[in-house]
Amino acid sequence: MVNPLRGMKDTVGEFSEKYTYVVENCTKIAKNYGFSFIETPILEETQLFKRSVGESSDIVGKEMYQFIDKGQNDVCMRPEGTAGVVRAFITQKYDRAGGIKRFFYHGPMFRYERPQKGRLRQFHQFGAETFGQESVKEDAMIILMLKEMFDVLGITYRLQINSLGDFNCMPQYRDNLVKFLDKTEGLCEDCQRRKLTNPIRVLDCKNEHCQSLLKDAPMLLDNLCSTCKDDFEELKSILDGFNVTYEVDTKLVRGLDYYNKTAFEFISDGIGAQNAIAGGGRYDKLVEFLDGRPTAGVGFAMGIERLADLVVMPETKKEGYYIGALSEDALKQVFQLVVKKRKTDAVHTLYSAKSIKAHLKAADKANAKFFICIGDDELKNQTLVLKDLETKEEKILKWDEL
RNA sequence: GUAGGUGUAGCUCAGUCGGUUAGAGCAUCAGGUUGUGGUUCUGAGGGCCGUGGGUUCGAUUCCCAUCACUUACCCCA
Repeated sequence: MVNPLRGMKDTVGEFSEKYTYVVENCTKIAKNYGFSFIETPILEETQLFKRSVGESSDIVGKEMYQFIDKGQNDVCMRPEGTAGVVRAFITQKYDRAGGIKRFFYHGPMFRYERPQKGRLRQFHQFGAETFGQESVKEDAMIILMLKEMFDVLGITYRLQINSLGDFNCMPQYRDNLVKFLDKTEGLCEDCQRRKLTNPIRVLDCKNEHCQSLLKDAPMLLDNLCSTCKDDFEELKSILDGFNVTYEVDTKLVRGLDYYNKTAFEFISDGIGAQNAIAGGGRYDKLVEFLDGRPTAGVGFAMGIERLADLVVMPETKKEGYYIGALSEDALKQVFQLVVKKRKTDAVHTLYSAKSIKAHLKAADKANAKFFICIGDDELKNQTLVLKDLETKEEKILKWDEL
């Protein structure tokens, strides 16, 4: 027997129901917010992710599904969605065209990690990206859109927000932080490394000892320039205006290198240790990092598997038809009716003649709302009895009236 | 990569203090006298008890290894 690879799952059964439910609902909402569907390749040049996600990130450092293909190209299964969308944005020369573009996407992402609850090697994200909109109102709009998605899906969450500053205030803050870290003894090995590669990420080190050392570290939010500060205030006031509750977490940094200004995460309790259900933020420098014209960007991604553990599905209703034959002679007519009715409705049937009781049982199992059986009487009169399996009402119709 | 937990029927799990034909519920299939269902009743099929080795007269049970799954660390969706 051939088993699926570690950390890879088939989308079937209950998860399949939830997956399509999440994607359908989020698609509808994203379209209402002005986003249009984009699909980018799963395979990209490794370089794309190194340059966008960042060499210092764990994703690039140790989690990439990377290999050399038959043409000796260094390629990689996408570990996240933003890089590919930004690449496509530049490929299409939308950066030169100017204006505002909004895209949403969904599909598989790949990270070579140890699987656990809420974490797979192949997992699925739904995400959206806005290009060319510098206003923090877009950041707020994206958060409001996510709130609406979670509300529709019946998912409760905690929202954490932060501002990482921009190219004016961030470098200065980073220098201050590095100076502080240089004076600090006893940081863990990872933090020693982060200090050199991406010092900001020391802030969200999970090591308790490191956290205690960071108590007096300079804080991001205290060092924002006036633009960043104003934007962050505006973001908060918009969220307040829509009664969105949030926590400001000045140590929220996120694991990808490309973020600036707004960063946010939606957290859910009760799905295990992997509690981030969605995350995102602003990445105003990413387009030019990837050789495009300077273009602002904001976006988010959410993990569909993690959402699926939380979705409240609507009750399944009886739906569609069941058409069965009571005799061999009736099978042909049943076929006719089934194919005709399937132009408009879901129809279940059996290919063999059964007792009416057996058909009713089968119809219940198929969760059909309407029931039709064709036997000798019906063949003679060219009629059928249409039974509503919920109300138990029956009425007699001509075949062509169905 | 590290640590813990678990591998018995399609699924969820009992069980064997080592001893003849390994159990249940659900699911599947077939019936319950020939045209009215769901939460009825009867029956049937379905298991190299994860794999390899060791101890033993005898292992699904004990021991070791291995593989798989799972949870957690790191990090993230």
